[in-house]
Amino acid sequence: MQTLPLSFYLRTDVVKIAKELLGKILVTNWNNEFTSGRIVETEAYAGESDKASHAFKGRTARTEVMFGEGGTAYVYLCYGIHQMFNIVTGKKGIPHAVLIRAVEPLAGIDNMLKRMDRKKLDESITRGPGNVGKSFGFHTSQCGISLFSDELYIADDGFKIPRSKIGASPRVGVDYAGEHAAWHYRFFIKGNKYVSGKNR
DNA sequence: GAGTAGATCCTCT
DNA sequence: GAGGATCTACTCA
Repeated sequence: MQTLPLSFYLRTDVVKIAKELLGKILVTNWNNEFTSGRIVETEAYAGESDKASHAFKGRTARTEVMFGEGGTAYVYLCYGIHQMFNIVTGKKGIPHAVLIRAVEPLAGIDNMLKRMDRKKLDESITRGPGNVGKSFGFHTSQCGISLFSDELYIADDGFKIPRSKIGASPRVGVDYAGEHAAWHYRFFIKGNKYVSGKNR
């Protein structure tokens, strides 16, 4: 198991990064409450050229983190309820990001259940970006922190996904983005029960 | 099983 | 002051 190097995040091809993040392991360890899971669904947001991205409207206090160097976390509150976790990629000044939409729980499931106020494990616990954010304990106050700390990192355990198992589809919930909503920027592992939506 | 409404709060206009 | 990168529960069939 190896933490992904900074060079992984600094590449400019955010779509490729989103695809390669499938199968990697997301680890959080806030206050020694360890949780980890395998990433099974992602979405690419190509910064300034992408209407669906927050950064498209321009640089604001909220999106400032996305304009920074890759390898940091962008956490955003949606609909007043859901904390969404994004990985900032690209070089400084390029506001590319990858949204983690679903993971498969590996360790620290007790902590996830506690955060979700659930009693037993089922596939809904980390399915969908809002649930990932909650079960992994993300909060908007963690916006901008590094992915190379003891509290938060992405690791590679050598798990490989055959190309035939990777699916692509239009992104979810971004109909307002016009023709950009049709771009196939969502990637997922086919057949994995933790992937959100119907076309698994 | 499918479709719809309500929750809920931070950010930008 | 409006709306959003969503989820859940409830209704109806």
